[in-house]
Amino acid sequence: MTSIPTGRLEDTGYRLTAPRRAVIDALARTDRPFTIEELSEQLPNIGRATVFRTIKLLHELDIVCRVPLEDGRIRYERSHSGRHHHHLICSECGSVTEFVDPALDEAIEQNAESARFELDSHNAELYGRCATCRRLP
Amino acid sequence: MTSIPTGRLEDTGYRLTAPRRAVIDALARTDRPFTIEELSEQLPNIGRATVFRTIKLLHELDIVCRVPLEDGRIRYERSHSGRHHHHLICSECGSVTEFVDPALDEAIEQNAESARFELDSHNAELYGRCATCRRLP
DNA sequence: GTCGCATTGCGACCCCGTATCATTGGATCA
DNA sequence: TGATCCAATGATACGGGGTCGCAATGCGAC
Repeated sequence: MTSIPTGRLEDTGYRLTAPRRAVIDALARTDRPFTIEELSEQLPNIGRATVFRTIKLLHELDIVCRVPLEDGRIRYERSHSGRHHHHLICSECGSVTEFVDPALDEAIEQNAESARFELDSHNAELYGRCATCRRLP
Repeated sequence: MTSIPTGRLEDTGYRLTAPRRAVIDALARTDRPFTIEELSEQLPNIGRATVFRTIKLLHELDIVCRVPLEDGRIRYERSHSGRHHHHLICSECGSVTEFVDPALDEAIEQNAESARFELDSHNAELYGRCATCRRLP
């Protein structure tokens, strides 16, 4: 349970209302990827649309990130680094690990450049089995 | 209009039926990313579910690939290389360009290895503006 | 031919997310 | 303290995209 940088909300002109606070608190209590439905179930007093809206907001502020699974489904997770990163997604236990790799980003930028492509953003996801599920010491 | 490797269907034990043939022909006629709805409209005599099923099949055989857009929507495209590749996706004209980069794949494998992660697959998408939309000579 | 299974088409259904819109809440300022 | 006004909320309907179930059809093998 890590603290969430709520200040970022107010700094950008959004109100830190009770429903938003409730969503953020629920978020702070989970350390695994979640769907909006799951989050919404934990917040029976908060409207479903509000949960969607709040997560969308937190996504824009890089407080949560969107984790696309191999089959196209989407989960969300608290962004730990709060900055650009990529994901290692375990297909066995569903865990998601963030990693940052300037060399990877560099390779991506190289490709954009040689295609004379103006890069706005990119993403990269790695799917497989994590060390724990592989029973590695 | 490039030919589609229909042999791959039969080689893997699937039947090359008339509806599947129709989907494949429609596919060969388009050179841009499409949604299933768009494809389905071109094939009024083919059931919507069959179009979905056929595309899913062709996706498994690496004949079409799934192109996730920045906002989470999905399009499909004929896979030109027929092998593992990444995408440059233009947010202005919607064009999708494939590229293959062993150095990028290498960087990805490095990350998996140092996390002691057993890599099954990965994907990488680059979003931005293509050379044509940038009016580059 | 006919047997059997893969495939099809139809429609209902499901999941995820958004639009609409009337209502509420809270910051601001007199 | 109260009036004002806009952001935010909640309920609900809606939409896109995809799957399910099931009866009917059509290959392919024997």
